[in-house]
Amino acid sequence: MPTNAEIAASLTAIADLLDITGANSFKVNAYRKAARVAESEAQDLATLAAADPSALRKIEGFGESIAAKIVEQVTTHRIAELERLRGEVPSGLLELLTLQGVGPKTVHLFWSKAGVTDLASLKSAIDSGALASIDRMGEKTVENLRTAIAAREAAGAQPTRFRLGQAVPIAESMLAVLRSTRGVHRAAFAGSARRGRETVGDLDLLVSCDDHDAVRQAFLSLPFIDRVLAHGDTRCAALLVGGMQVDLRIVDDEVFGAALLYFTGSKDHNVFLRERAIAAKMRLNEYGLHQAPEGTDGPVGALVAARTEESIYAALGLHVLPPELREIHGGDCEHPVPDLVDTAHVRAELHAHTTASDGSLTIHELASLAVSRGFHTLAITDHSKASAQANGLSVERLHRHIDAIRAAQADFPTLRLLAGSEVDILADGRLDYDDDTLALLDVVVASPHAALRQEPATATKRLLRAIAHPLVHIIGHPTGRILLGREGLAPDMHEVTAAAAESGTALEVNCHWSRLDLRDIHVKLAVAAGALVAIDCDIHGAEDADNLRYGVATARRGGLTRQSCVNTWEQSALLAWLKDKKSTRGAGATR
DNA sequence: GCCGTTTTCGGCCCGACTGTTTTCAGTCG
Repeated sequence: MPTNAEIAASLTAIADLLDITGANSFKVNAYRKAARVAESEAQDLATLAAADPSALRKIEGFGESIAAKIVEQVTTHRIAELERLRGEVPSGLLELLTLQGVGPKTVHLFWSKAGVTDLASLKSAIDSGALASIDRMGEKTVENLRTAIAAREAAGAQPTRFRLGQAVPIAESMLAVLRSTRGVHRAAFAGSARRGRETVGDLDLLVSCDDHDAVRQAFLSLPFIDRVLAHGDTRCAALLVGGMQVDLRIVDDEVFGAALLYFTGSKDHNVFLRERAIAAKMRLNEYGLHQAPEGTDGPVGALVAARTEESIYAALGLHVLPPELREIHGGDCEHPVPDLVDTAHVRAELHAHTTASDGSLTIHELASLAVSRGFHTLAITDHSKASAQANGLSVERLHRHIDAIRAAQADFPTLRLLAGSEVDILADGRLDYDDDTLALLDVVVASPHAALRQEPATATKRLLRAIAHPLVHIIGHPTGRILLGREGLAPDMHEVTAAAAESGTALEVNCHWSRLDLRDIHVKLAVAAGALVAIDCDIHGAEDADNLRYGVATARRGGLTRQSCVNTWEQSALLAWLKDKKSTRGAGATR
């Protein structure tokens, strides 16, 4: 059965092909929105469609026609409409849509007026001069096309998305320079990075200032800028070395909130807010919330709110929605937002490695790091013996390591040091240490490290067996995926989260930006099931502690509350759960 | 194609920048 991502890809393909044929843009947008919905839906659409086709219609964005196409893909593995479009439109044209500055209208023009069917024939048409004879194809446009094609070819297999933990530090280093520029009041990054998406396609920077020109100059002089794409009075865009695009918006400080709201998005959230504004006889754009114009086409009325995001939500009669929740369907700001977990709430790290296995810090260095973060508890969880590549500990070495951890406790009066292990979950769900050994530990984090390509049904059984083990407290990075690198396991997360809730075993959100596993939609399922969640940095070196923000953002995207996150609990509650997790099993369900 | 505390028909967010035009179309976010 097709995955949600495959269904989304089909819907996007239909949208692209329709676009090139010149179809109604609202129809095209309906397919694009449906693709976004499919991609971010936590439930498995194929399962849903197979069980009850009408259930699809209940999901916003899926109407009669699109729901039918999803059912068609699930049951027949094809979509007749998509095949019809593919027969009509040369497939090579789709690639042209990804060229900078080239959209569907332009592709249609190339195709209909110059017989272009792919990148190669576009290049020939440019070289022969055939393209320059088309309407609206001036010298400059053709030159820009050459540049866009060259950039594409030079980029080769360059990524089109970047991992959050790589993009955010770049954004912050650029903001640091911009903040030091004359006349700057506020500066922030917005877009999908602010929403905490696990990968981002570009960076959106926002600056409020008195001197637009000074900020523009500062931006264009930043290091690592490879090519400037646009530079107007309020907007600049550039490509960085490495291929990431950065967009800068410059506004007056009075409207910073409105601009931040707008550039944070998502697109669907913006549409939602603007429709709310219209319904309330107002208008919303990046310059603020205003009263509606007097006539049909007059200037907007008096300014209602603009300085902060909070003031705009309030004026619209809505609750402030945290950026992480501003996704599909505009997000829910009709109801109060639950007490989402925050980095400031986290007081315990339950997954950390020392030099005993593959970490770079000693027990004492790791403990000092935890103290510096204001933590009350640190679990030392080095690898088990099956992870030989990570210098996993034999039972004998583990015994000595436990003694060393117990001995170190005396040097850290404000920190509770726990002796733990990150134990491999073997391919069949057995654990890498015997129960007598596991019973010596304060914390057992059980994680899959090998056999990450097994069938979903096998993976589900494997994880369920580990979850049900009475000595396991936390399932570490449950799928083993590596963002933009390795798919990892694809277990039935409905079953996994339900079992975790039942046994009181926590599921981990691993904070490393290459993992973020559980991913956001899996956190959402865990929350719905009432399971406990652990947010852990999986510390191998001091810098890993800084990744907490990414794990927290992922958890917030899934709607995780403070109460369901074991790392935020008071020390006594945490220790009680570890001692007998079943005695506090209901904790995760009470929100 | 989707959707409905104005609507089952008639809307569908809104502005900046570019290049080509002399008022606008296309792209992008």
